Amino acid sequence: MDRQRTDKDDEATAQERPTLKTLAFMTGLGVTTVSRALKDAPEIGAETRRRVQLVAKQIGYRPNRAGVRLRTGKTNVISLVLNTEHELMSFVSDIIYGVTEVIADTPYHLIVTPYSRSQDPLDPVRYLVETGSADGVIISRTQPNDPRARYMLERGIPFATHGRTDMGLVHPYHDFDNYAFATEAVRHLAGMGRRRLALVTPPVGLSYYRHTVDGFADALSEVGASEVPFNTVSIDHSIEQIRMRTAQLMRRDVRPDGIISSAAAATLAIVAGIEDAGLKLGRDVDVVSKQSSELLHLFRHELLVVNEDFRLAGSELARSVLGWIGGTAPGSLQSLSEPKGVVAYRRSGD
Amino acid sequence: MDRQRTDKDDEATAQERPTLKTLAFMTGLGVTTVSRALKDAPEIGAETRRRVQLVAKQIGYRPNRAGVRLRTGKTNVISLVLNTEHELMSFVSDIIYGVTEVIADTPYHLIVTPYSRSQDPLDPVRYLVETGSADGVIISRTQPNDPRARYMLERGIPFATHGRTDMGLVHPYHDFDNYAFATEAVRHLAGMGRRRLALVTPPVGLSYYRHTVDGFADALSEVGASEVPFNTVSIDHSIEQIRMRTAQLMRRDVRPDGIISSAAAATLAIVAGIEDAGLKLGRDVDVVSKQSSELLHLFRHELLVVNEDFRLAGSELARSVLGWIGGTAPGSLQSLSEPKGVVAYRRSGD
DNA sequence: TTAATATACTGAAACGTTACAGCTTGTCAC
DNA sequence: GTGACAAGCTGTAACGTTTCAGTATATTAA
Repeated sequence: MDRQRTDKDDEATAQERPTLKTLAFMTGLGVTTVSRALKDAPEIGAETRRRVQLVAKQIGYRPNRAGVRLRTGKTNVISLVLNTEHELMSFVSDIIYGVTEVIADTPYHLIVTPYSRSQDPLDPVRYLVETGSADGVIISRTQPNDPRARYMLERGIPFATHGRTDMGLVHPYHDFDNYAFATEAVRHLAGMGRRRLALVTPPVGLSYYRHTVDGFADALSEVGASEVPFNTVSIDHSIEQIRMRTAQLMRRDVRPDGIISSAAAATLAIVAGIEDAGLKLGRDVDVVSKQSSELLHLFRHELLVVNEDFRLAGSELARSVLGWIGGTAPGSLQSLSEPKGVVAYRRSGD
Repeated sequence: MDRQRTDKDDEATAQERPTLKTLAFMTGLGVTTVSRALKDAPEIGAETRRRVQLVAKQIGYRPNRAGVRLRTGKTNVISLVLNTEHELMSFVSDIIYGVTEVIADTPYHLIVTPYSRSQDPLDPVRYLVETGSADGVIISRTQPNDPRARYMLERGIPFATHGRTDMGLVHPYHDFDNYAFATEAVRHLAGMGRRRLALVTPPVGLSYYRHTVDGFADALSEVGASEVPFNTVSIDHSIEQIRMRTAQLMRRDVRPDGIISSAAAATLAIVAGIEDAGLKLGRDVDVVSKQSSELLHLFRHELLVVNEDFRLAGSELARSVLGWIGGTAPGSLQSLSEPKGVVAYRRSGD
C-alpha cells in the first residue's frame, strides 16, 4: 500500500534510497559515467566529475553494500574471531574499541565471529573464508604453529594475529613483548631482594606462553634467582582454582617470595590465595602482574603492575589488516608493544 | 591467470563456491525450482525437494548473502550499538557473548556499531536504518525518553533496548530490576544497623538512574533511614574522581555509614576513597555493590554484592530482536531480570 | 471429446553495482 | 578532405538471489 509506484516513476521522484540510477537521472548522465565519476576514474571530464560528486553529496548517496559485494566480491567487512570461553575478561571490549576506532572512517564494518566450547578454532575461520564473509580477519589466542594462520595464508585472505607465530611464515601481527615483561618483572623482584620466584603462566600452547616462560627463565639465571615451580595453573584456570592452588603453594616449606602473574584477574585470585595462607603481600611475598585497566593498585597498594594496552592492540591489528587488504606487504605490518616498566603504587602525596 | 575458464564451463565443473546455478545444473532442474525446493515451497514435488536438498547438503551449498540481500533487502545482520566512551568495562564482552550464543545457530551475523566521543547517539542508529545495514538493532544506555527508540519505532525497524524507556511506546527490552537492587541494598544495610546511606548512581539521564534512585528513596523511607546526598559523582566518572569525592565525603562530619554502588569499578574507587579517609570497610561503613563478574569479594571480603548477569542480558536482547524480526509482537518480548539478593562473603570453611 | 483445473516445473526480470566493449564528437596531421 | 586518435560518455551483461508470470502435462468434470 505504501509502495504503489511503478518501476517507471522510480526515475522521477526517488523517495527510496538513492542509487546510481537516481544520480544518473538527476545529472542526465548514464549510470556507468556516474559510477566512474564517483571513483575519480580518469576518463571522466573534470567538470562532470565534480558535478556528480556534488549531487551525490547533496542527496546523501551511499553505495549499496550488497550491490558492491555481489558484483566485486568485496565485503567491506573485518571479522574479529573470538573465543567465547576463555576471553571472559574485559580486555575483549578494549580490543573491539581499538578496532572500531581505526575502521570508523573507512567503509568497513566489524563483525564478531565467536567460537565456543570445545569447537575447533579453525571452524570459524574456515567458515569466513569459504563463504567469503570478510575481506580481512583478526584472530587471537595465537599458537606458535597456528593452523588458522597457515590456512588463511594458503587461501590468500588478509589477516592479522594477536600474538606471533613461529612457523617460518610471514604475516601481520601485533604482540605485547611478554618476554620483556617477564624479564623486567624478574629483575624488579630481584632488585627488591626476592630470590625464589614463581610464575603464573599464560595458557600453555599459546605463543605468549613460551615468550613469558623464556623471559622468566632467562632473567632468573641472569639475576641468579631460583624458580619455584607452579605449573598446576595458568591464567585460563578459574579464579577458585588459582586461589586454592596458590594457597597450597604458599603453605609449603619452600614457598616463593615473589610471584609473577600474566593477568589481572588471576592476580586477584593469587592475592586471595596468599592471604588464605596467612601471609602478607609486600612483606612475605611480592607480586608483579600485568593488567589492562588501572585497577590493581586499588585492589592492593602493594601490587606491582605492568600495563598492557589492549585498545592499542585492537587498533594495530585493524591497521595491519587494512594495510594488507590495501596492498602493503604483510611483512611490514608487524608490531611489538614494549612494556613501560614495572610500576609501584604512588600515594597521592608522592 | 588462475581464472582462465569461460562462463560456459561454469556449469560443468564448479570449482568455485556452488550457487543455485550449480545445483540446477547438477539436478537438471531450473534455478527457480532449486530455489523453491530449498525453502520447502509447496508447489515442488516431494521427491524433487528431497533430491535438491540432498545434493545441496552434499556439496555444501550456502546461499550467497550478497545475492539474498540485494534481492530481498534482508541483511541477516544484527547490530549492537555501543558507546566506546563509557562502556569501558568488561560487561560489554559479556553482552556480546550473550548475543553470539543466541545467534550462533541462525544465519545472523553480529556487527558492532560504535559511536564515540561527543557524537549524537542517534547518529549510528540513523546510519544503520538509512543504509539498511541491519535487520535488527540492540541499543544500550537507554533513556526514559529515548530518541533512538522513537526513531526506530517510526521507521519500523526491529530493535531491543537494554533498559526500559518511559515514553508510552511499546518495544522489546531487557532490563535488570535496579529498583529492586536499590531497595534490597537499603534493606540489607538497614538490617545491619546502618542509618545514613549514600548512593553512587548510574549516569544521570539514563533510565536506570531513575529506577535506582527511586528504589533507594522508597526503601529509605520504608526502613526509616536517611540519605547522605552524594550527587557529585556517578559511575560514569573516572576512578580518580570517584575516589577523591568519596574521600571528601567520608571526611565530613555527617558521613554515611552505608554506601550503595551501581557498578563494580566504581566500588573499587569508593573503597579506596573510604580508606584514604582513614576509615575501615565493614566497621565504619558498609558498601553494597552491583557486580557482573565475581571479583569484588576477592577485593575486600567485607563488600556486599548483588550480581547482574550481562551475558543473560545479551541473550535476552538477541532473542527479543530475533523474535520481533520473526513476527512476534514487540510487547511480548520484554523481560526484567530480578536481583538474586545481597550476598556477603563466605569463607572457605563456612 | 472438450474444457477446466491442479501439479510441477521454468524463463525472464529485477535488486545495485562494476567491467567490458563500444559509440560520438572534436582535433589534428597530412 | 580524409584518417587517426583521443576524450568523454554510454549500453549491456554479469554477480546470485527471488518473484512474477507463465508453460507443459496430467487429471478431472461435463
